[in-house]
Amino acid sequence: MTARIAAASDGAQDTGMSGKSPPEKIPPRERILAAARELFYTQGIRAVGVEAIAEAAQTNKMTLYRHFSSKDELVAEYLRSFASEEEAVWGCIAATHPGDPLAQLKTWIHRMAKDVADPDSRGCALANAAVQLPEAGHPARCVIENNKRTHRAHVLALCREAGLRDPDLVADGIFLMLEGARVNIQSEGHGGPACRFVALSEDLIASHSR
Amino acid sequence: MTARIAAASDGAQDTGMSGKSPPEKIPPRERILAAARELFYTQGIRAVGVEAIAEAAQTNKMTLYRHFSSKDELVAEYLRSFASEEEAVWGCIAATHPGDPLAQLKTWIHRMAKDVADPDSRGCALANAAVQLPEAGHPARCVIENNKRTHRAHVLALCREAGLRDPDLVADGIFLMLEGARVNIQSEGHGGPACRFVALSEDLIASHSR
DNA sequence: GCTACATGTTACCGATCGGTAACGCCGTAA
DNA sequence: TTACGGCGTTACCGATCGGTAACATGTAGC
Repeated sequence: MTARIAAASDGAQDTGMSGKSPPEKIPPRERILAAARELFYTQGIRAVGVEAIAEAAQTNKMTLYRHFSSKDELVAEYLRSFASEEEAVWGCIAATHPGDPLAQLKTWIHRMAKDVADPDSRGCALANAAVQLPEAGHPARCVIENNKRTHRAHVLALCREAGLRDPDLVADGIFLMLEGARVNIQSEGHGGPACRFVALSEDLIASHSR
Repeated sequence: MTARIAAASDGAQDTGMSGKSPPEKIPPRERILAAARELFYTQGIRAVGVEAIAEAAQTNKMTLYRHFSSKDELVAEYLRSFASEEEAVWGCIAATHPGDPLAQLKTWIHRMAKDVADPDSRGCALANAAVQLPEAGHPARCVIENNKRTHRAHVLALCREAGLRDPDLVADGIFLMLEGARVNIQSEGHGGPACRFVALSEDLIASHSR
C-alpha cells in the first residue's frame, strides 16, 4: 500500500539533463491514476479536486479529462485499481499453500493485519469510499459492492473447505472484524482494538475447528 | 434542494402534545443542529454546504454563523450530539439490569444491532466523520477519539464484571465487529454480514464464559 | 518532407464553497 | 417610552469546484 508517487516526481524539470535515470516514460493516464490513488486515499475523495490530481501527476486538467470522462469515473477507476490489487492477493495466497485452505486463511489474515498495522494505512479504500459517496447511482458503488461480495465469498469458501463448524458464521466474523479494524484505526489510531484482529480471528477459527 | 427536511418538524423533541405544532418555538440553534444531523449523516459532511443546512433549518447562513463560529465547529457540535446520545444509552442500559453486567452487555448488543438494522442507518456518525475528516487538527477529531475510547471502556468494564475469560479480547472482538457491521452496511447494504453481529457476539461471550 | 495524434497551455464558464458587512424588523425588559 | 438583543434579509467577497474550448507543441510513422 501507499504506492508513493515519487517515481513521477523524480524526473521533474529535466530540461537538458540526459543523465539521471532512464527516461521513465510513464504515460499520463497511469500517472494520473497513481496521483489519484495517493490523494484520494490520504485526503478523502471529496477533499481532492481534479486540478490537484492533474498537478500531482505533472500534467493538467485537460489531459485528465481526455482519459477520464468525469471525476466520478476517475473515482470508479481508482477503486477498481484497489479491487484488482486485493484480488491479486487472493491469487498469490492460493499459490503459497495449495490444497491447504486453513493455512491460506491464516496467511490471508496475517497479511491483512500487516496492512492494517501500516502507519500510513487509512483502512479500506473501498469502504471509505462507500462512506464518502452515499449517492445511489454513483459509478463507484457497483465497484464497491462487487469487491465486498467477492471478498467475503473468498473467506467463506476457505472456511468451508477447511471444514470449520458453521463456516458462514466464522467467515462473517472474520470479515466484520477486519472491516472494523480498518475503520477503527481512523478513529483510535493504530494502538486500538485493531491490534487484536489476528488473535480474535484465530480464536474464532480455533473455537470452530473439529 | 431535493429532500425537504422533515426531521425538524416531526416533533420528536417537543414533549407538548398540544395538537399539531402551531407554536413551533424551537430556537434556531436547535433547528440548525437538527438539520445538520440529518444532512451531514445522510449525505456526508463534505457534501453538505452551510447554506443547505441553514435552509433546511428554515433560517439563513447569517444566523447559523451567529451560533457556530465555523462549519468545522458545527461539525464538532454535530458529533458531540451523537456522542452524548450514545452515552445516554449506556446510562439507560445500566438502569435496566442493575448488578447484572452480562445482561447489560447483551442488552447493549441487541440495542446496537437494532440500530444497525434500521434501513435508514448509515453506520456510526463518528466513525464516518473520521473517514471524511483525516486532517489532524480538525476540532471534530478529539470528539471522535474520546467517544471511541469511552465507548470501548464501557464494553470492557462489563466484560470484566461479567467474569469472562480474557475480557480484553472479548471486548475488542465485540467492538470490532460492531464497527465492522456499521461500516459494512454502507457497502453491502443491510443483508450482508452485519446481520450476524448478535450471533457472533453472543458466540464470543459464550466461548469465554466459565 | 508530411500528416496525424497525443499531450501541454491558457483562458474561460457557471456554480458553489465558507464566511462577512450592513441594515431592518420585532419582541421584550426596564 | 426607549433601548437592546436576537433574528431575518440582501448583497457581497475571494476562492475553488467540475468541466470545456481553442490553440500550441512535440513526436512517431509514412
